[in-house]
Amino acid sequence: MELAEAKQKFIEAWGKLGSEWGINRTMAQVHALLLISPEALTTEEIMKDLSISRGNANMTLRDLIGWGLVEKQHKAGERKEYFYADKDTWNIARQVAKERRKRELDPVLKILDELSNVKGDVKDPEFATFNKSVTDINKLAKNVDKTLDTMLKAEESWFWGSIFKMFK
Amino acid sequence: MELAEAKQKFIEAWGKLGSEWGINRTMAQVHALLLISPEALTTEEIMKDLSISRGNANMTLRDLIGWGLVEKQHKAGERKEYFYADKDTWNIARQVAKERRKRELDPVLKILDELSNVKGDVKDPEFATFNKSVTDINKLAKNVDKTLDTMLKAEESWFWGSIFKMFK
DNA sequence: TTAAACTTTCAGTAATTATTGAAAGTTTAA
DNA sequence: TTAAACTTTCAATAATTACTGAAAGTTTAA
Repeated sequence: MELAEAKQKFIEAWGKLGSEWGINRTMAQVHALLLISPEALTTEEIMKDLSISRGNANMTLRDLIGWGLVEKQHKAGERKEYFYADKDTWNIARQVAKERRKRELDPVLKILDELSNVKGDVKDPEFATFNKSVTDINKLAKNVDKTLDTMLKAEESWFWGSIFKMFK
Repeated sequence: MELAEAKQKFIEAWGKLGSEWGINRTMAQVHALLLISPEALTTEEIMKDLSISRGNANMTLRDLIGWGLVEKQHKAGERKEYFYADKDTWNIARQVAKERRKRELDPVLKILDELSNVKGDVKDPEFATFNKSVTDINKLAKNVDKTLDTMLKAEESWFWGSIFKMFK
């Protein structure tokens, strides 16, 4: 396979995976493009490579910066802004985990805590079932939360080392 | 908070979380409704409770069955079909992990393996960066895959016990 | 200053995804 | 059989989400 074709495939696959996980496809594709670019790229280059408009490129890049995955760079003597993606896969995974936890898991945990505290008649099957499901999901979510917390602080090799030692 | 209100909140929260993670909001809501219902429900009841059409209810329930989260039940002497959701949170988590792995992770792993094997000139920064990113992501994805594999086979208490022992 | 080079915004539009509802299909029991 | 009770399908439509492109905004250097 040619490098050019392989790049294309990678960008497509990353975009597809992103969209399946609730991440805008274009955003995932821009990220993919930057991940395989040794040099920082300009808005112009990204627009051209992915055939997207200036507005789209601008907003997508801003989002990627908001996710902590991309940074702006400036080159001496140039007006243009350059965009560069962190290439460290473990950093990327942690960054995504961190943001999604903050944006999605935390709010849900808050609601689940509230709902776990709703009082009712344990003899009422309606209440009993509600209470059990909510409480159980809350426990699971808290476990996930704690695990993410550890992951966020961990070194990659230590993390996987421990995981696989545990599973041996 | 009233039980009725709490139920409503739970259904909303579950729907929102689902949609943020690439799962159709209605499907997540139907699942939520069934999770807090002690008894199996009919299509009719689900339509009414969530104000959705018959077609939508039917397709959504079929999807939920496809995900292994809901089962059809029949009551003696009745024509109607009843739908019942597994209430075991750990089963649910495993089932979702299993399906998403099959549907999304596996195909991506296949592509990453292919792309990891693309040959090129290591002196070419374009190739070197592509190769490093793809190889690193492939390694991470494989670790996730192995971990899921263990999780799918594990008992809940053992799983979290090991996780938290490891993080101590 | 000012005008060229560049970035940001956002109303309008396009593309995608989800939903409806009525018709077609199926099953059951009399 | 047949007709009532129920389920499934899917074309049409609605709702949501993403994208465009041109105008407005900003920065820089002469």
